[in-house]
Parts: sequence; C-alpha cells; structure tokens
Amino acid sequence: MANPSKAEQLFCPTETALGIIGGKWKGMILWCLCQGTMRFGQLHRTIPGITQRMLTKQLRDLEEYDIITRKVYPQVPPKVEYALSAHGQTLKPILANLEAWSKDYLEQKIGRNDAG
Amino acid sequence: MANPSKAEQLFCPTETALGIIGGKWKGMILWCLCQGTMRFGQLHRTIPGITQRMLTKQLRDLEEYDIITRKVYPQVPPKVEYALSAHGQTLKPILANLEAWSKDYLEQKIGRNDAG
DNA sequence: CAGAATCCGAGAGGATACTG
DNA sequence: CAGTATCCTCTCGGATTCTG
Repeated sequence: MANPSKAEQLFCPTETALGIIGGKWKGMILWCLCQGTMRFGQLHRTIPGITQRMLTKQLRDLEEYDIITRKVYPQVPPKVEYALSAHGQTLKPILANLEAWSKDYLEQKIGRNDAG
Repeated sequence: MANPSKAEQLFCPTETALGIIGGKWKGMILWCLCQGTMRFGQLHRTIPGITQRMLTKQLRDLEEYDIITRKVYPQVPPKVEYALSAHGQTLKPILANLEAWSKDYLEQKIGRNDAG
C-alpha cells in the first residue's frame, strides 16, 4: 500500500496541449495552417503520406477543440477552407518554438558525431 | 496523377520535437524531471497510473534521445537517478509554454460557457 | 528497488472503394 | 472536391509475474 502523499500527486498541465497537438498528423496540419487558410485538397497534397480519412479525422478533432475553423462554400464542386481559429493562433508561438527546438536538436545530433 | 509541386512539399520540423515529447507519458515525465533529479520509484509514485513497464520504456526512449541521463548507483538495494541532460534542459521553456498554453486554453473553455 | 518478460486489448492509423 | 464507409494491421499501452 503506502500510497503517495498528496504533495507528490502532481498534475501535469502539458497533457492538455500534448493531447491536442499530439498524434502523428496534428502538428503537421497545424504547421500548414500557420501559413494561412488552406483547402482540404491543398492540405492533402501538402502533407505527404496522409490519407483522406486521417486528414478528415484530425481536422474534425482540431475543430472540436476550437483550434481551427471550417468554412464550407455551398457550391459544386465543393470547396472547404480550413484556418486557425483565435485559439489556434495562440498556438503559433508554441509551434514556432517546437520547430526551432527540433532544428537545434537535429543540428547538435549531426554536429556531434561522437556517439555510436 | 498530378503530383504536388515541390514547393508544396513542406517538411514539418515540429515532428522531431513531438516525436520526442509526444505519447501518453513523456510530457509528464519530463515535467517531473524539470523539478529536479528523481529516482525511479519516486517518478513511479509521482505519476499517477503509470506502470513500471511504461515508465521504464519511456525513460529508455528519452535516454536514447539524449534528453535525460540515467545514473546507476551500484548498491543494494538498487538506486537509479534520472535527470534532464543538457539537451533536456533546453526543453524546459518549451514545456513551460505548453503548460501556460494549456492553462489558458482550459480557462477560456470554462469561462465561455456559450457553446453546447 | 528497479527493472525484465510475457501476454493481452483497444485504438491509432492505413488501404481501398464509393459518393453528392 | 471533399468527404464516407469498410476492413485491416500494427503499435501503444496495460496487467501481471518474476528477479538480482
């Protein structure tokens, strides 16, 4: 038994953010939308390897979180535009940080070359 | 066919970072280690719900990425200490950002109360 | 105490075909 | 064009047992 003291029971707030931008595609999608509004097909072409099913799913998730907006143009052929919402905009600096960190990390990894 | 132009073939650098801090437990583990060096059992008690297997696995991953260090004290009973590496230290501001963003996000979500 | 080994289910993600 | 609908694989993560 001996369950931990309440002082040790920390709750990690990063989980919320990681739950939203985590997964295999969300980061990439958001990163694309940081560049501006994009249509479905445009996202599909821009993100290598993603399937329609996955793209749709992830977009729906992000929409549910109020991170992106979905604008449907009632016309034929259909046209749907995705963009960052007000909430989503606040993610921009986060994503920029992740980007910068990643680049730095990769550089260090390549530059070192002393580990097997 | 009509494969996308090279200009549309963006590569998203956030994937590196998200690949490292993503998953169900890594964020929490790193967040714990941001507070300082911790022993295995201490992490285990501090992170509610994680199993030894998962904790071990995630720690090994992070070690492989050079994000944390693992120090074994050759004694009985065993003692192993985990801490952020130099690389890991550079993640601190990132995690702090994620934390701040999450809190802000949750506040907005609760404060609005206008969506069904 | 800090793990390794084994078995297992759920769900994330993928391939393909179809549609208004 | 922007999705649905199925079906399938495969990894993530969980439960449990054992050990130096």
